[in-house]
Amino acid sequence: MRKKGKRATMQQVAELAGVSRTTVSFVLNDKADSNIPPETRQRVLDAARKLNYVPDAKAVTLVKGRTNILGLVILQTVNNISANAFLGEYLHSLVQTIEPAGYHVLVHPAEPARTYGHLARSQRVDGLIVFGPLVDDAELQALQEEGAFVVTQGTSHLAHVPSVDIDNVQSAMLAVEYLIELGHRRIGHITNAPLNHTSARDRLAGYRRALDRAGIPYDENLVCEGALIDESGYNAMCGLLDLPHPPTAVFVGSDVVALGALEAIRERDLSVPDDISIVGFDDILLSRYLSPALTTVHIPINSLANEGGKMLLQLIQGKPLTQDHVLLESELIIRDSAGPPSAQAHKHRLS
Amino acid sequence: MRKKGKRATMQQVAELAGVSRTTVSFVLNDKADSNIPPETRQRVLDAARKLNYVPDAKAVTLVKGRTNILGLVILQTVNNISANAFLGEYLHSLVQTIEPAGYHVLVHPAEPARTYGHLARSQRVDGLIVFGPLVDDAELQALQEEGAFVVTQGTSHLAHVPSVDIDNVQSAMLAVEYLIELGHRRIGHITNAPLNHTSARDRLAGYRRALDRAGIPYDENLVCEGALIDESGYNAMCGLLDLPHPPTAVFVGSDVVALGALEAIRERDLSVPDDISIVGFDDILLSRYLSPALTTVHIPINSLANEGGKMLLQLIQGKPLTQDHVLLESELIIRDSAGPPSAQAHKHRLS
DNA sequence: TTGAAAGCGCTAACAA
DNA sequence: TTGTTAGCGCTTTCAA
Repeated sequence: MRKKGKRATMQQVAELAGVSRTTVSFVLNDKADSNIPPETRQRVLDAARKLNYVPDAKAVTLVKGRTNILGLVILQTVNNISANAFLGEYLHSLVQTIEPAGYHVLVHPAEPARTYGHLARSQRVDGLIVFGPLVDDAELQALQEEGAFVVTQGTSHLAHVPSVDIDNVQSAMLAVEYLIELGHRRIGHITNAPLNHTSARDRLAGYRRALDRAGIPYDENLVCEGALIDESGYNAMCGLLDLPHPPTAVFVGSDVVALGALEAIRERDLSVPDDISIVGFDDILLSRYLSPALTTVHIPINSLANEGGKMLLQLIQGKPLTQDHVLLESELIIRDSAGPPSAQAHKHRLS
Repeated sequence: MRKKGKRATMQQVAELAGVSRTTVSFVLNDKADSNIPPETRQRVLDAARKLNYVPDAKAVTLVKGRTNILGLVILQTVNNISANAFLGEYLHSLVQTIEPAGYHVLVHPAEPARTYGHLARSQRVDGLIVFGPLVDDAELQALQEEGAFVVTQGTSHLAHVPSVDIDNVQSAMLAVEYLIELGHRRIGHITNAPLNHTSARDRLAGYRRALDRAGIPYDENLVCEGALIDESGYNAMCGLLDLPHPPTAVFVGSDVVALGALEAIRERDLSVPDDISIVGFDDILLSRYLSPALTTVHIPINSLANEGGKMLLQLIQGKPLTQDHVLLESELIIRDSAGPPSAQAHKHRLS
């Protein structure tokens, strides 16, 4: 019983309707300028229905020179692929945006530094969204030069590749300025990822700028590299807590990484925010369920997806881009993980 | 500068190498039985390299009658799309499995009850994995009958559609039997989803069977429907706590839903597990970071993806399936959210 | 208003 | 060993 049903071809529809393939094509695609009499039109429609005819996308694709598929390249390592809490939401919004234009999404998780260009080079997709690119990604550069349509989701530091991102510098400043306002002056930072990720660099830059503005000297001992997963936050925080003068507050560049950091704090029977304040980044679903609930920077993931999809579609359709580098605003969500520095920490700081 | 680079065609490679297209095709595809002399072979390879030739997937697809793309249909509503914490991991494993066979994944998030069959009907993909199907999904049935290759991820109750899933009944029993062992007899259940989801039905069945075996009568007042998102768990738990005799333990069919349930408990200043024990399901990343850390059932998401991909590939390649319905084992992860019933609750129970 | 015919870029019999 | 040829299923120009 499980045998592949025979598919009707356009030819068969034409024969059944007693017309040529051209006519069938015109009717089915609602060609505007072809004045096909309603009677013929109906005959074609009936024939198509009777045969359960559905055009073969493979053929349409070849003749039109377009696959109507976008490639979504997700640069992540095996270790942190599960850490991306936003993927579902992102995909949903992206599809929402491009479906009306007849587009589909092909997802390609790739290790950073692996090549992913074959998707575009083999014309399997019409364009690429590269999610979370690294600084100076050579593949990105190459694709761009070959004339492939590429948009990066996240800031690429390659001037010529269009990108959509939140303003990471500004967003990090939001977080750090909040801690400064609370009275902290010894503020640590755990990056969300290694510094070859643009997001990590930019958030670090924002951290530094906020300190600068407040006249707080930058202390490199207070900055540790996270690596996208919770464990890296744990290790980084341990390092920070082992310092002779640990920070009274830490801005962690990712909620998932912050999870590990919080674990390290708990293990030492320190309390958040009484002993140490934490501000995260991302606002993953779980942040509000932690105790204390995590103060963090919210990312407008839906808008990111919408913008990215829209830009790539414009590129593909040959329309000019309104803006080459879109930066969306993020928002500080104040919950319970940050407070004023404690008396004890104060003493430390002044000693 | 941003102009589409001219792509070399096979014809051009043939001309440059001074051979026919056939020869080029044979060389590039490593046709075994064609005895092409190394010298010619090399000339073709050189020509291809010089022209940066990459075969056009659109053409290969048409002539071979295969797209080499699998469709992954994700049945979720707008409200819970973000709740799927496993998507990244699942995708990664799936791609891992099918990439060696030259396959790609096209992701299609769809509202339940929406049709998603056009992907298969238009031959845009060679086969479909349907993630989280409902009981008696008509579209699934139809596709199956039309001869499309479909595998469901999650148990479909349509006998003829091959499926991969964890053993939900067994897994739920694991959770509930654990609570019974701890001494609970008044055990509530919040389903992970509405009961038209097979996973919800099966977990409920497992809950009932565990009670049965322990000789505990089933009390429908202790069972509430969750709806995939945290909020639904909050509401359900409120209902349970408002009962004249609230349960001393609740098995929640999903960790995300459990998050809401825990929130409801916290709001009433009740403590977990002292006042009420909770066991979740899924073992999302965050479960271990809750306080108390959530006892839950772990799902082997990687194996699910691997199996699903493997089965669909076999179907497409016309190989017989070793097994039509694969059920993988899950594991109870004991953490801190469940303990023996408290004295007070005990009193309640005996009153 | 409709049809014939030429491809899209590739594969794979079949010939030579 | 290599080339000729006929498609894959559709779109679309051009002619009728």
